Amino acid sequence: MSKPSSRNEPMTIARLAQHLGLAEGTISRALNNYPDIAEKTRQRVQKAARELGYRPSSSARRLARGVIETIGFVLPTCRTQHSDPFLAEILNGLATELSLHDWDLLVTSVPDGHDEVDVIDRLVGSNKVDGFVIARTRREDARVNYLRQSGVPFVVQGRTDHPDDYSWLDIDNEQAFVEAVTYLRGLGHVKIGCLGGDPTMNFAWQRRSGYLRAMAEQNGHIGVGYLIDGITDELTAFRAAQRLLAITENDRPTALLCVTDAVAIGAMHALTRAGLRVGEDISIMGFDGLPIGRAVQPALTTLHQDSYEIGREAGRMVLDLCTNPPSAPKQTLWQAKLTPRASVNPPAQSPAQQNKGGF
Amino acid sequence: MSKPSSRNEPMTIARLAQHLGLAEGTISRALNNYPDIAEKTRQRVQKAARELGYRPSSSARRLARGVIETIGFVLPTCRTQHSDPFLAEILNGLATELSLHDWDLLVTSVPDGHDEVDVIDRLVGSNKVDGFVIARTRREDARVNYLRQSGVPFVVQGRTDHPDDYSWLDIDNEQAFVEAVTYLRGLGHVKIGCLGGDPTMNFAWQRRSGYLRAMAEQNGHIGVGYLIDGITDELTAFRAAQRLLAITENDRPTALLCVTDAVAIGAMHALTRAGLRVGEDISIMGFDGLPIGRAVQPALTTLHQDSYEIGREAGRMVLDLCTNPPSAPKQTLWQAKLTPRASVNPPAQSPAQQNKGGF
DNA sequence: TTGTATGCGTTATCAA
DNA sequence: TTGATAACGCATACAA
Repeated sequence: MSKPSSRNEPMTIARLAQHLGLAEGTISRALNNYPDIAEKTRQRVQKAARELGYRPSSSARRLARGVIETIGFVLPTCRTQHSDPFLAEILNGLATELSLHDWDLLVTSVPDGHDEVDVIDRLVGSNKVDGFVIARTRREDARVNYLRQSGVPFVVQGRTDHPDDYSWLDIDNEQAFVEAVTYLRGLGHVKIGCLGGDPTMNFAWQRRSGYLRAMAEQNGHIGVGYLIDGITDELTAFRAAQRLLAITENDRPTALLCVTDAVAIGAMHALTRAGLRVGEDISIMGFDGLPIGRAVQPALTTLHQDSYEIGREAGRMVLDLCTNPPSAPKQTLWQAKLTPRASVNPPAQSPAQQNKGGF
Repeated sequence: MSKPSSRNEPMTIARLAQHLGLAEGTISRALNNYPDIAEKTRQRVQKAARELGYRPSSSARRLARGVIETIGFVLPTCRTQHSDPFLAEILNGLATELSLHDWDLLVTSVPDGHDEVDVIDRLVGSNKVDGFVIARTRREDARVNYLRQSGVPFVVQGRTDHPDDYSWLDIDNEQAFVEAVTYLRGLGHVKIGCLGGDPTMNFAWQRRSGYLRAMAEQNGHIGVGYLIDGITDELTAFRAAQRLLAITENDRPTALLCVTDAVAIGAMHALTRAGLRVGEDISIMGFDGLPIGRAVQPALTTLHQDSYEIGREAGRMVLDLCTNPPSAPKQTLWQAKLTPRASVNPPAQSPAQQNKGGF
């Protein structure tokens, strides 16, 4: 297909030079569009290169120029919970952005028993990458700490608890949950529960903070057992929701804020099983905007984030860091988009529905 | 952290040689455990290398040895449908296996408007990878066709319609759906429907074939509208299932085989919405073994596959191909594991339950 | 405008 | 057992 890059005798600059009767240096400069090459020669060289299927050896080029044009990405090490629905999207966006600039993406995992930081350190030390992208950030994150003192350009998707002196981009998780509470309060909900995620994960902690802050500011009621942490998937969500439903009907939340869509769906099933109607007896709200949210019954109100675009922006940022090293840390906060659907409605017999005018 | 790999003055073999008063070649051979180095020298060199934080430059090593020790992986180009739940798992397994052998994984996407084959061709041509892994195979797959004639070692996760002369590993999709039908027939179901996937995708086509073959062999009944193709996610599944439910109750399937768990869950919601009970009025069966299948209500009967292990095996295979190039194509077929749960039961008022003895 | 020479950091081939 | 020396393929400073 395409060019005759015959694998037995790979075309090199030396061969091209010989073929054209020019010096190797000339070929190299012609191909790289140096200004000191005659237009006619450039044409001739580039034409020959094309026809003979010349492809520069990236190893040689990297060695000569000292730039790898490769970004490293460490797969989040979470074999316990199943696949992160974002990972593929982020990876796709990141790879796309890099590929548009002819950079590569080197993906590694952390085998059981190996240390995350060592994996990064090896990649950096053996000159395999120029920069790094980190995802699924924890509040206290060894990877970030290592990279911070290593001098390697890197971008973090998410933030740690001390996010001042490095580049990151993140969804404004706290603000998103503030908006969620505001929305629910506006509909008349007072008793609002929350299924929070792993509190060592930054995104989960921030959503939880947003919930607590907004509930305090807006006089929501957080009863005993309303906030359950450590919910990471459908199954734990299912069980946690069952615990919530064990609260007597009068004291039970009328709305439930869930740290992710997956958690929301697990909760929905718990309600269904208990004979309750989602969106009528109890409203449920998720976070992510997964497509499944539109197929469940009722459709899931959620806070939508575009992880493909997040991946692309991470790519842009890390490329910028690698090509203009002395730039100041760039920090970008994106807003999640509240997407109302049928799983959230005003509370069943809420007095707030009737006389809500007087605050 | 770890070694003092000071980024300003990277440690090289030349520096080590100078430091130890040895020749560069000696250092190199000592570090690579050549047999012609005195044990004492080897120790001394390796100790110094460790202490001074020496890391071989992979670019230089690759250039000198002509081996890249890197495998390429092209992300499936499907921005329309959301993330493949397997991708992250497969990637994880693949990266893990490679990393255990000190190989790297280069991941690229196919930006909009670019050609999939070109992307692969560039990676191969510019010497960035030694081999390739392909996933989400189509029945007629340009990537496979290209790689087949390129001479580059590659492994396909899945198969094309003509899978004879290359290495692949795959779930036995056809057999899995034969087992599914057998299981349903054994419970007494006769009218069995099927929500099939994209028929240009190999896995979907083979599952569909298994369904058709088993239904024919086991005297199942495929009524008009029982088989719906092109169902790829929860939302299309939801709508397709609604079409199925439009069939009059007597002619309607009593069981529904779904090409994936996601599709099954979409179908479940359609039933719920229509006021039908999953597993009682209509049984539903999926394929994948996603964790959500245990959290939905009722829990989803499914055919389970372990995509992490699939990724690891793909890694083993491609490493084998790259290091022992003249080996014959290796082809591995794995069986999916039928996992009975509550979403499948004998049909409601099936006469087959009573007198099933006579075939 | 082009040619020459040198370097990038390793590995590999010879001598010694 | 070790030390020179030459690749590997490309980029670049300098000379012509």
